[in-house]
Amino acid sequence: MGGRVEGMTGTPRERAREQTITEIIRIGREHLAAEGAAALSLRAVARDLGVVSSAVYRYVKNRDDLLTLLVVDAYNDLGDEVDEAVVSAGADFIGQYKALARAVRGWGICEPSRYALLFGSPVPGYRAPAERTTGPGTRVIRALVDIVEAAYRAGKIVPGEQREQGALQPVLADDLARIRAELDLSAPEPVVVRGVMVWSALFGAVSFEVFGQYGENTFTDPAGLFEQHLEFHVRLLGLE
Amino acid sequence: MGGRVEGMTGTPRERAREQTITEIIRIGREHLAAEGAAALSLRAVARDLGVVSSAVYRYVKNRDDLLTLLVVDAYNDLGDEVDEAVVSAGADFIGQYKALARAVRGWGICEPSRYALLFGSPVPGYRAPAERTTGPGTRVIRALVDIVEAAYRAGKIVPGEQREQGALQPVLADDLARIRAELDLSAPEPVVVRGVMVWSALFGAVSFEVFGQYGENTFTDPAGLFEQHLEFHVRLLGLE
DNA sequence: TGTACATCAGTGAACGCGCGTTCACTGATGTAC
DNA sequence: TGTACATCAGTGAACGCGCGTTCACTGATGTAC
Repeated sequence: MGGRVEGMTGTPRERAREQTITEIIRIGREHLAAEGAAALSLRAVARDLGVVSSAVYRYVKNRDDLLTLLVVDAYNDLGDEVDEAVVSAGADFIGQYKALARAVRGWGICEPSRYALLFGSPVPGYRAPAERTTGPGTRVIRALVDIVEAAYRAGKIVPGEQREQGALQPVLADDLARIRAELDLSAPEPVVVRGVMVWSALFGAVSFEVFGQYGENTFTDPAGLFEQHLEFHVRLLGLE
Repeated sequence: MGGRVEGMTGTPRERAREQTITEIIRIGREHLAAEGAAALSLRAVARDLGVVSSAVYRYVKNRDDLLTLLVVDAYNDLGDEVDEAVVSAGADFIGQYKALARAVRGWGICEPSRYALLFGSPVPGYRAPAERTTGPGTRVIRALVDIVEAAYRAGKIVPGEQREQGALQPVLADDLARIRAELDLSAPEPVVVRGVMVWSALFGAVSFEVFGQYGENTFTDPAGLFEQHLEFHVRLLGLE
């Protein structure tokens, strides 16, 4: 969690500053959980920080800036969990994918408000600044792509049926070709596109569960249902 | 849209009342689009209605009640679109599923704030009253289940591989058996579960697009990407 | 090591704003006889 | 058809609340000489 280094770097003042910012983020997380992103208020954070409201402006430019801090913090927290899970899964690609997926689900269930901040409705009036959020925000898909790419190189992805090869829409094929080049992938377009499908299907499954879309008493064992999702994802990816 | 009948039923007073409520819902929709659910305010609605704020309480019990009206209205609007699309698709089950899915996507893109109200982050502090929202809220999944069931009865769903049959987790199998009984389905559990998978995958794909999760310039042709999703869904359902 | 100055965290008051909800009321519309 | 009463929509004031942001300020901590 957190990931912020708290070593003895910098001057005492700098360290105090770092600690205060960490504290602000911690408090912001709590308020997120209690009230949601739209109701996140600098004044409330200041109150919990034990400081007058204007003092927070020493650390945070404005309310949107605080939201950005929380977004980046959440992306990194999720990214850490996912990376760790994948590493712990060993060399088996199916196991790696399942570990990634379970990490996403586990994080989402433990941190529903932060999950909602990242993957739910956009916060009205707030636009995340791409230069600060894109990096952390692409860690999960990056990890997924890495698994698919490694599996492909290891010959562990079954090739699609013949008709699948030619079935890609031309514009989509162009996009995929560009993405392949940018990420320096050797997996061909039909394999990459399966990764995209599974990516959105995975978050669809997690969002349904975290946001309670299945209904109150429809499924008594959400974890079992999720495992079922994973079976389909693995087959869709063609992992073996 | 709307779906509220505006015939000459009831007394003039009753008709005026109906019209005012319709107007309140319309204004609420606009505010939803502009500010999001969390910022929806009775006072602002009253202003746009040209009435003093306390007057709205003649029509709506409180703020949560207004939200419920908007939730039900949105579910029904979406449900109407989906039903209409499926009916227009004719007898082909693949076409019916694609029509359903395209209707969901089209509605989500046209009405992102209402889509977010239904399928995005829960509104903090608000709980939809089940007795008013469950009916309208299950129309899409109901339509999907109907397609799957009809296709199964028509022998248009390819049976899964043998190992798939026994692969269901026991608790999940129990849930599915109960759902089958409740909905009086003849399609067996392994077919029903595919419907659930596709259901969440579909909303995952639409949410990614509506909420901008793919990133700014990743895919130049979202509609083409969505068609690709549909191909996978159709194969996952085993429709033919 | 000691002093003068600069930096910075935090204060407290203020600006102007919006919110949900209650309450006693006025005046128009509807209903029963 | 006419009158007396009931119902209901809408008013306006009030309660108590919270918000983001600015600004001139105090006093402590750090730095250069």
